[in-house]
Amino acid sequence: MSEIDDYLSFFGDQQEEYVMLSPLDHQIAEANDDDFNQNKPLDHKNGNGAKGSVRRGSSSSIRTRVAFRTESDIEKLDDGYSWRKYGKKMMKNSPYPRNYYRCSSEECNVKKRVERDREDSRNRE
DNA sequence: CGCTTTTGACCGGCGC
DNA sequence: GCGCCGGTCAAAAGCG
Repeated sequence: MSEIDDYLSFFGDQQEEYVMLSPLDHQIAEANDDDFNQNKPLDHKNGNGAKGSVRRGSSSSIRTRVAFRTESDIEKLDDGYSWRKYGKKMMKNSPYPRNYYRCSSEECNVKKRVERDREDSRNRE
């Protein structure tokens, strides 16, 4: 899985990664997917919600989103970074849950979603 | 002991 | 306005 390393090597500061665990093997889906194109600055809200979330400077999107598919039995891929899971959601579209990860170091603002393709036969959670 | 995972609740946006 | 939906928080449990 050297392709994954390639992706992560250009992770800088405020990036997001979207991993789809799929039966197809090692296929890059799309970077900067339209679906992720919602660059709303998330502010500090009181209580829950988008507390302490990432926001970029001012104008255009500096944030880079990366999406790719990979074949894997497990969702914890060792890519050299340490991730802390902060959420899990059942999606309407998929029988599998989507997991939300965050880079565990304080200076690292990288976020990551891992989701399993509905067509993936291997059952896991 | 300090960290991560787990899990339900909460929040905001959008559609009805 | 209400309820669904996707994303996040936070407290407690789990693990090395």
